[in-house]
Amino acid sequence: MTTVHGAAPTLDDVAEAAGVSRSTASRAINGGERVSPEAQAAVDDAVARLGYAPNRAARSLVTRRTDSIALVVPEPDAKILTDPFLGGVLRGVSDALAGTDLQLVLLLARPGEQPGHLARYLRSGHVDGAIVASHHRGDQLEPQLARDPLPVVFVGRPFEGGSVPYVDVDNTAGGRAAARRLVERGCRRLATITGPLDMPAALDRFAGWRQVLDEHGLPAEAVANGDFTIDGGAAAMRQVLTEHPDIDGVFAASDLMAAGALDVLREHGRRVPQDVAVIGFDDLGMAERMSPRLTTVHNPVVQMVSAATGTLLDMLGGGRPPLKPQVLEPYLVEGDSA
Amino acid sequence: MTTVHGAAPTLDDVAEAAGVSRSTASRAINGGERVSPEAQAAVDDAVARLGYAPNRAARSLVTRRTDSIALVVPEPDAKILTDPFLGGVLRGVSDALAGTDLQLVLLLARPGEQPGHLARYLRSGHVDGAIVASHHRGDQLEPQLARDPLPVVFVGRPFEGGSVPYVDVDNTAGGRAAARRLVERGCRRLATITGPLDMPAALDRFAGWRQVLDEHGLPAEAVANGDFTIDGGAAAMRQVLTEHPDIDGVFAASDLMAAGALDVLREHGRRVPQDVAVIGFDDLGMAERMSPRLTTVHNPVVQMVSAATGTLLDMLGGGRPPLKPQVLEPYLVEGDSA
DNA sequence: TTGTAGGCGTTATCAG
DNA sequence: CTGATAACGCCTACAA
Repeated sequence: MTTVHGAAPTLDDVAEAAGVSRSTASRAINGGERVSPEAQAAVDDAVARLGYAPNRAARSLVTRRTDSIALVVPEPDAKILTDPFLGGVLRGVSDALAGTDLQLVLLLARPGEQPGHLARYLRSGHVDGAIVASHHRGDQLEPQLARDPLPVVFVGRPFEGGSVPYVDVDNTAGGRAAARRLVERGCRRLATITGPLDMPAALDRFAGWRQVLDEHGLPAEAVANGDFTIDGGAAAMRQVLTEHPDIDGVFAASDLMAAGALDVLREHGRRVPQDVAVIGFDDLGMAERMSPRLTTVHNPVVQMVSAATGTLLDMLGGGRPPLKPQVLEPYLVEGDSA
Repeated sequence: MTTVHGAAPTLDDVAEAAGVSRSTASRAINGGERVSPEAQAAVDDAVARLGYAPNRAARSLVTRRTDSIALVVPEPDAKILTDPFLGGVLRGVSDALAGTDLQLVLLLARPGEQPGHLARYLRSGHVDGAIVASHHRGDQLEPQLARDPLPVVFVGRPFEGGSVPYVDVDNTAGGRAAARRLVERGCRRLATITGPLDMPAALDRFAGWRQVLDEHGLPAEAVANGDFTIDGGAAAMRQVLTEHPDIDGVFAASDLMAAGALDVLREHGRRVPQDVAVIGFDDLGMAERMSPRLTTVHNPVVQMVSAATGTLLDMLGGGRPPLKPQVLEPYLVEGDSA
């Protein structure tokens, strides 16, 4: 068997160059158990000389592992790409993957694609496991993934909430904290700008806000739906001002939406926080740069995603999925807006 | 051969279930050439019933294609993850990949990892091609990739500039446009905050700025190096103010750095644009949200990356790499800061 | 410690 | 149009 020049070197080439058999070469390359020092050295040398890299498809075919995991973002809208949330997610996965030699396959939902596409890919054996972030009701990912044994960890409580392991922040507590701060400040006519209501995080933040208002006997009617974007926040703020011109406190369920809200309040000549107090959610780097500096609820995204990835790695290593979800606590970050 | 319950269904299972041979099943699944309607229907049905998805490793082993491409970000620093630039890049790739069924493998450099890691992965046959963004001098990616025939397209002029196809924006022209605007405004004591000087984009923007100053016989000494981050921009601005307290115009080579510069100017009581005019670079969504609204140079990142991905797809389809780099034109975007 | 042999799931070739 | 059969490159008992 002669080495064809130009083609990628194969294990056979390495073995031949090192003067050993294929199996010895293979053992030497994978950890070097039961390999004599001479053989090891010869193989190492041949690998370096030839620039050999194992063919992952072939390896994967027999080991049934791919050494890569998927990060699934089932958000068809392109807006996710400029959301600091995604940055946090990437950061979290990247942190947790440091030290392993797992690779990251980024699975972004594409606008026009049929619903089962992502699930089918995940099942096709190209990844060993998956992290799912930014899950929506209706993306059908959950039932489809439950059907087969691919290890999956969700970031954020899944809708069906069956038995999928997940990591989340206590969004309800976050919503409560935001509302409480506004109440304690003396605000009595509170509004909220929610996130998309097909996402658990948005629902939970809203629920928390509402709880506190109910406790205090305050009306919880000034509600406008946003979509976690600046423009959506601005539109929602306009709607609130139209329907409830006298509000004195706003909880926006994301900092991006809070940014939009601040713009609109400024347009309308409302001073923040004197006329209207504003509080956001996320604290992913923008809050401290707004003017006034945004008071917000810290969402430990990086930590959440790292934890989720850690759990996934455990499962890949043979560990059982955790029985209980891991829930992190949000906390209030002081700013000048509330 | 009996189907083992729990294991992923294989082509054999499908064939058996459909009452045809493996070959026929395979053909039916891949486009259906030379397959009778009945056979096709039987196979389709079996696929659906069994929830069959082809094993990509096995397929890839024989076709020598993986149907996935890599997006390589050889930026070891975690700061890249929150840079809007990355959002633009993802958006560009994602746009260009819509309609294909290629998957995206995100290869982020990790802090501690040895230099050849990325190149080795790319050579291991797990992807059909790669887009390289945010290339640094010294990441050694270029020489390593030149050694083997993996189709690669760079976003941004590579350092060695050998024969790697790339797409870029004319950063020099952008630097010139920024400087010209400041000069035309009447500024005569100009400063610049550069990007990291191990990146071609930063060098080119700086070169353009300098050209215009030279043409006008203005001193080009107020230069501070930043790192494309807000904090880096702030630090650089402080340095400039210390060394050249009388400057009246600043070109920051990225909007993030411009944001930091604006903060520092405000701290120092300098009015923008009255006392000091400021102009940024990128226009990736932050400029319009700063106060004052930042005048900046538009960097068509999404378009660049889409073009690069398109070129890569051509190459994967058998096309020759383009002889000349594609260079897009930047343009000035009006704001209130210059 | 080493090598031989078999098979992972798929596609491609080539007779029927 | 169909179905044996031979790779693809690698890992891993098992036997030496």
